[in-house]
Amino acid sequence: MAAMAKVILPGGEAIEARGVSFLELLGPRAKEAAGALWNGQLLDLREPVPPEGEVRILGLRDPAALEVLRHTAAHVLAHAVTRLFPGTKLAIGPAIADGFYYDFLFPNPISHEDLPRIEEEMRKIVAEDLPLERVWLSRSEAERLLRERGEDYKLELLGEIPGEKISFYRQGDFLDLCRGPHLPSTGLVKHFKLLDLAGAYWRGDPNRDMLTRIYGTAFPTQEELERYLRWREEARRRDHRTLGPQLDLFSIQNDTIGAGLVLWHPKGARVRRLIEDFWVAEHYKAGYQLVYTPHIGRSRLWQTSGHLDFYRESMYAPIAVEGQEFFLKPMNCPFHIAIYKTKTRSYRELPIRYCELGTVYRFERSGVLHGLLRVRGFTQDDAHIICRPDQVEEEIRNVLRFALFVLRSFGFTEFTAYLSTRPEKFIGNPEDWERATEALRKAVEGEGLSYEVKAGEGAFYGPKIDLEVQDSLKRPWQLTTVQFDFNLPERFDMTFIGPDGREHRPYMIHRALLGSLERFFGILIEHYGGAFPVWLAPVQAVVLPVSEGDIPYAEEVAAKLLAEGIRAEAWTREGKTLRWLVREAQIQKIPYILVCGAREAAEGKAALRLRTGEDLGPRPLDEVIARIREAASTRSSGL
RNA sequence: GCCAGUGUAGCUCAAGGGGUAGAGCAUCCGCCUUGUAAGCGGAAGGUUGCCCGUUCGAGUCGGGCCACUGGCUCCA
Repeated sequence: MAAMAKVILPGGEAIEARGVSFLELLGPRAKEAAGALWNGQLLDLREPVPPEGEVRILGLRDPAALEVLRHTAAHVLAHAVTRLFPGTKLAIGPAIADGFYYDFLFPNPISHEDLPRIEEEMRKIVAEDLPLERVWLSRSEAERLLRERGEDYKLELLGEIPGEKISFYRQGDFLDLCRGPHLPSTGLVKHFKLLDLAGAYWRGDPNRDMLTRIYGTAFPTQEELERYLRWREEARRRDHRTLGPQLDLFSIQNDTIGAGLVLWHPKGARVRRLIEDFWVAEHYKAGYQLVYTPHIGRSRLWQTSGHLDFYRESMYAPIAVEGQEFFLKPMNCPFHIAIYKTKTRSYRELPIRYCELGTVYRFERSGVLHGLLRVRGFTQDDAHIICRPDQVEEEIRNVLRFALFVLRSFGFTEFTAYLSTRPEKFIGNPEDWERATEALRKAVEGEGLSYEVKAGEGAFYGPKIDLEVQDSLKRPWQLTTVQFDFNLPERFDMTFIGPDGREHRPYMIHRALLGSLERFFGILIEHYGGAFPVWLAPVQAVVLPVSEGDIPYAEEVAAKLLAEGIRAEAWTREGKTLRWLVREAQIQKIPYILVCGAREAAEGKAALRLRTGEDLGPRPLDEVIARIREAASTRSSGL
């Protein structure tokens, strides 16, 4: 009895099959199917059912089918483009996390205004419900075909495909070199949208052609597509570059100050100060010592550190003074090392943990600057831990725990860790790498974090752990980095005297928890949508008089709150109605609005309205004060 | 740095295919005395990102810079 494969349909029904293709097996049910999963491999439905084993048919709504759907959507896009813009050369068109894209070389530039036309043409192709056929060509046929059509990029790809039988997919008059899999027909790509247009280098290489990339997304249902578009809209609404000026937090003035240089306005500075105070207090508690170091240093320092050899293109030009050259610091490490080296260190002193909110300057190409998230001058929440080899494991564990505590305090609850291991080119000895990598791995596992190993992705000077958080919109941000350095201790000849009376080389660990204050602030603004939790809100409470006669009482209430350590303001501007003031306070996302009129004044109360819009009515002042202090001291996200 | 797009008042945006810039909000001045998301009227505010050029005439057309947006590349 020959072996049979067990084919499980989306509904759970199982069929034994042998010697047929999936399409034949499924018949009309193929209209609801996107592909087949066999031993973790995605199979095309046109292929024969494998001889044995278990195969799961993916329904259109199956998350694993999304990739197939989007890949087919990319083909529909390419098809539409070839119809509308003859002479366009095709490059590649894969599915990506949020959708798909296709790279083209257009004979003439196109712009955003062309997207609706292309989308319209795509809808026609979907309405035509063209079946996608898989076509196998011999290598020479494939080459001739692509050459005839002038598909230079595809020819290059062909050269890298092994084997003699080359897979193409055909839908109507459109034929594309492609490994698949694809949906059975274009009619199944119903819910899609083109989103963006951007330049992209062929094969990501800046020395090669600049292609035009069209981004789009596709979903199995209209609801999911709409949900995704709403999510994009929400992200746009929370953009820190919009909220920053609107809430008067910061500005970046390229024509007066310079690109990538941030001005922290009073309210933004207030938030930053709160972050810094928390950060410093917790670092002292955790056994760190705060240091301050200058913004510039002599060129010999950067010579020793190796920055002038390896990092110079990211550094600002030298400043010449009295025949010496100084450089703006791109990193704090050399200064911390210099503090370490001011005396002979004993093994008994270690670990030494220097921390600093150190402002550094890096020359970033203008094209990569982005609001607060990518700037040229920024303050790292930096620390360097110098320890003995036998202390490495505990130090790493403590750093990781500390990082998680700090990030959780800012309302982040989802974390992913990335462990980057030794690359091909590295310095130091493999035993040290091994020990360091294992310490990192144990620490992550000990904290129960899910992690991914990025083999060979470590810097040449040491392995590292990065922590990624997810914000309230489920977007990932890499914040914490914990990085071993086997390079700088050598270069600076850092030593400590061991119990044996001899010099030993310490381990050094770089570490930043928030990354930079500028970037972190930008992320926080988006995470909270500008509505900071009470402990971080620049203004925690605003007191609004009902009419001019209530101003004295409003000022008295605000003064009382201030005396209780609450960041409060009385808005007593003439000529503004209560309605106007309430609206303004809501827009400013101030957590507590205290309305004070004659009724409240008579009873020593304030009418409490929350940022959420909830009106709690008149409350005794003491109750309001207790409530605000409680929310602030617990760093709660609630009001 | 590269591709595409954008740059008009403090902010958000208008000005058919070239004919000496307009609105709302904010600001200032009045009036209104206000009870939970914009009360009314008036005034002031611009070398249209910068520099060249075409033209009798440029916000508008051409070139070059600068900056921003979306990406790509980069981020030891």
